[in-house]
Amino acid sequence: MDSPERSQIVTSKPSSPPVQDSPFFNCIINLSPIKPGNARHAAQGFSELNFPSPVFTSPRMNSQRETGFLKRRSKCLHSSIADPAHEHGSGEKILAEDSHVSERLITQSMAGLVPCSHKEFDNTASEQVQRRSPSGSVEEYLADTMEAGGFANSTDSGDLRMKQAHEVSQATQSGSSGPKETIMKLDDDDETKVMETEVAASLTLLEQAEEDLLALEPVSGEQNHHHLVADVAAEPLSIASNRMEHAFVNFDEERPARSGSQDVRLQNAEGGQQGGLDCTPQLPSESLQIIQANENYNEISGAISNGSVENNMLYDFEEGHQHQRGTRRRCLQFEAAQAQGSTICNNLSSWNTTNILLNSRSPTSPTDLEIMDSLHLQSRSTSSNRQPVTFSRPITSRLTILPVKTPESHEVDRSIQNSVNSSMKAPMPSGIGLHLNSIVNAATMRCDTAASTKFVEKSPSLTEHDLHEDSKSSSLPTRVVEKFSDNMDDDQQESLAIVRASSATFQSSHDVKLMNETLQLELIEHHMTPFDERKTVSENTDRFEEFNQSYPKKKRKKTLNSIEGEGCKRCNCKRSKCLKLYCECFAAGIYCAEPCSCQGCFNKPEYEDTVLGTRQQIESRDPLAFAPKILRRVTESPANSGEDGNQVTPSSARHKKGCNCKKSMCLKKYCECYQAGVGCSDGCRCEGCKNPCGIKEGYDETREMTYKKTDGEKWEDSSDDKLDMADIRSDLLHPDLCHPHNLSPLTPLFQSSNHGKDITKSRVLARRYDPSPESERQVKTGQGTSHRVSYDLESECSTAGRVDQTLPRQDELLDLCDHTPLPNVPSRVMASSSASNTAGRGKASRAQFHGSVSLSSVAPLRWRGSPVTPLPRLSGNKFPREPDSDSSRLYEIQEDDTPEILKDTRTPIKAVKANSPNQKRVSPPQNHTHEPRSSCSPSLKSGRKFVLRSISTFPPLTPYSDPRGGSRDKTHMKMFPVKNSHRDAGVMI
DNA sequence: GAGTTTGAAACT
DNA sequence: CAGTTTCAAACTC
Ligand SMILES: [Zn+2]
Ligand SMILES: [Zn+2]
Ligand SMILES: [Zn+2]
Ligand SMILES: [Zn+2]
Ligand SMILES: [Zn+2]
Ligand SMILES: [Zn+2]
Repeated sequence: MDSPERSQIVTSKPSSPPVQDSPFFNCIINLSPIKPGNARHAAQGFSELNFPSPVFTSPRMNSQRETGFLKRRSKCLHSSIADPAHEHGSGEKILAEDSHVSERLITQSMAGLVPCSHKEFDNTASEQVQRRSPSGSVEEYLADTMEAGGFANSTDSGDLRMKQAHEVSQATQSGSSGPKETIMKLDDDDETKVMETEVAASLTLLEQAEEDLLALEPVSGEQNHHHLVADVAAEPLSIASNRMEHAFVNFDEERPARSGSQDVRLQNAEGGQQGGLDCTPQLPSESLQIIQANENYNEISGAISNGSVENNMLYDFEEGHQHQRGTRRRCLQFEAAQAQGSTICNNLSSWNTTNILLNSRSPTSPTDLEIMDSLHLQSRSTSSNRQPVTFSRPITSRLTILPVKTPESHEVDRSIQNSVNSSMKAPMPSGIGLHLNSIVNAATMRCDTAASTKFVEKSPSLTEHDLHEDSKSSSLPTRVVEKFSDNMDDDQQESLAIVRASSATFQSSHDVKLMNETLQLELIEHHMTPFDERKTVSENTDRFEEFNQSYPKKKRKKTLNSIEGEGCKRCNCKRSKCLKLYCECFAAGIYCAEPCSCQGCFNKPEYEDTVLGTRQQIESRDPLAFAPKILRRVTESPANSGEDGNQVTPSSARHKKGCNCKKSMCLKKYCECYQAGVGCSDGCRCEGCKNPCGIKEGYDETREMTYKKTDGEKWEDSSDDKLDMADIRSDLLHPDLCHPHNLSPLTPLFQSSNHGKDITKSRVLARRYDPSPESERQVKTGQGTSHRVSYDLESECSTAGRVDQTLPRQDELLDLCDHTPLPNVPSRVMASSSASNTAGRGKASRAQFHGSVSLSSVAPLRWRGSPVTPLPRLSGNKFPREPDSDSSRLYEIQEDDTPEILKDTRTPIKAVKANSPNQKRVSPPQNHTHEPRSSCSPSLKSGRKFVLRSISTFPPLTPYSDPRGGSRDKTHMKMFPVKNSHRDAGVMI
């Protein structure tokens, strides 16, 4: 397909002539090879980067790229962007479309971070160039960033960061706004891969590493996401891999950071610069997503890091190779899994940092996975065997640290993380993700899986403005995401990796200078985390299966595909525009992606502003709205200091609001409790409860008693490790019963998705927006670190895993967790945010949260953070915590804040609800219903820029007026209308 | 895949 | 807060 293109690409880079024009070109140049100027960063990075450069091609996209490079599917994206086509073709289309689509470059290796995405890629080359140009050379860009970084540094909080980022971005680039995506295609012969990367960088990072970070920095400002997609041919891949390796090496050895950072910068720069484009790096976070197609196709999207990519690639090769080509693919994960390889996921954090996650699968051990918390940055790389891979690039500092070099590294990471807990560790095959976990053990896997699966998104950043604007006019494609899997055809996969830049902070650790940072980091992480990744259960399962099998790549593919179809899917919203809690994606704090079948969706990066604004509104109404659904009680032993200390009892998990089942007797998934894999608790108002996981009455209490007895109990999110624990326990207790998933072998999801057949997989990506950093921070800060660790794990897990079918929310994550042990990250993120808001007040927030931090990293993009919020949080009044508990117990919130409330099991949900003043329904932007953006991307672009400036991601929440104003309904679509009645009528019984 | 059931979310 | 409507998932066929 692309071959021609490829060539072009190559040429382009090198030869700039033609290229120059295109931004893309520029980017490439920057990236790779380096420009003379900046070389330093670049230099190293480049080498690594190089890979990309070649890879990237320029923009080719224009032309036909269609062919398929990408397969990405991003339906959503497409839709927004171009459209329609989502699936493979679509991907291409996207690219093709000039304007709209953004290209993402992957730096993958580099920084992983990297991020450059251009929103539009159309211009591809030109754009790139432009981007840079604006600023001038990369160097300039960098410089800017640096500055920015400085800003960022200062800020701790996300908001600040955000703002700064924005400023920076603005300043530097004016254009940055949107995320840009670049797609590169390497393609090879047969198959191509695409990788997309999204990176979000957060300012924070900058601070830390400054130097190192600087590079990263993406910052934030706007969040741009950069997605890169590359199709890589086999060769390229290999190359890439090499680079990657080097990179790592470097990192480890010397300056990892730089390399990473440099790369990042480059990317950013590229992205950012362009004025027109949006390249700007976003600061906030960049996430990369990678998707691989897998075998056949390999597509990769990656955002991620190079490393991951490389890893993947490597693995692929080794393994099956199926396609040798590399594979590329998938990023992360999973696929790798197949291979054994490891997958890595990186997330860049948007916000601040980027985190990278890697999942590597190594054949042997899976393990890997670890995810780093953003906090620490650590990413975890796992290494797979083969390679060292890892990536971590992401963040500079982090990288260094993380670098996982080898497998061992994992360990290290862990340690770092720390604490995390063992749970995290679970090596598992990462790829698999939740499913595996679930299947296998939950315990082990969790994290890994999670990571692999998901994708990441970034979040951050777009400002609302952008969103609005964009939405109106067009959509940006930016994000993409989708990519993933698209796969389409074949399969697979999609995995995502997300990296967060998270902050480098940690990494930089040294920087540490400031404790604050840490805190920040945490926050950041949370934010960062945003990316959530999610996989669908099915995917996991599939993978899981696959793994077991060995490489069934082919099978996989098919399955995947099939799965994706179903499995992947996430929401199917028709009228809510995905801006209400009705939408699972939105509720989970992630952006809609390919797997979604939603109509008129605004839950996309392009509409970030809208999304965040809406989220805030909802949050204002109900602070717990985005909190994790499940709370787990954890007991901590005082002695234990941290992490370990907490133990969760199995049953301790409870749904934050409880269910209100009447007819299902809590025996079906209609029951939220059951769906989440938890027994009904006091908060449930169910009638005739027969929840296999635990009946309302006794169940809870009993357990509680127990718990209480224990030293400290906390409620944590399910996401947390604990949850996992809990899950596990539950499993033990009620093995089958409890988890719905379990019930069906595949789990419902699986089943559902395929019903058996294939499963799916898909991972979906989820991007989260993250929530507002602030909240997160708060939360995190409150608590301790130790928890975090676990969270991370969880988060990762959760994210990945969870998915049941769709996205589980955080809560749901639990389910997954249950099965698997993983926690979900995402939720956490969300939670945190929320927590911050509401909870904050409560005591709960304090402690609980730290956990969240970690998780977040993993997560894909979330938007969650609501800008809004500020956290003022809440106070918590509402929730009652138990008096006792406070002191002794901690409740953790799973993701959000909720925790506290939840903690009390008793306290019913009611408490939860907050008050929200506003009651009105939130009106989403409406748009036009469908298509919001679809076509138009261009406008958006321009618009965006604007937006960016004006608003920061987080905006103030405030108001949020809807841009759109509301009418929600606009659409005629009413078709349903009828519905209502029936329910009642019929209903019931 | 269409249609029904269900209970949460949204709204009044 | 209660009651109603709206919504999309879960489930059924
Ligand atoms: Zn939706
Ligand atoms: Zn969706
Ligand atoms: Zn949607
Ligand atoms: Zn129930
Ligand atoms: Zn219940
Ligand atoms: Zn019940």
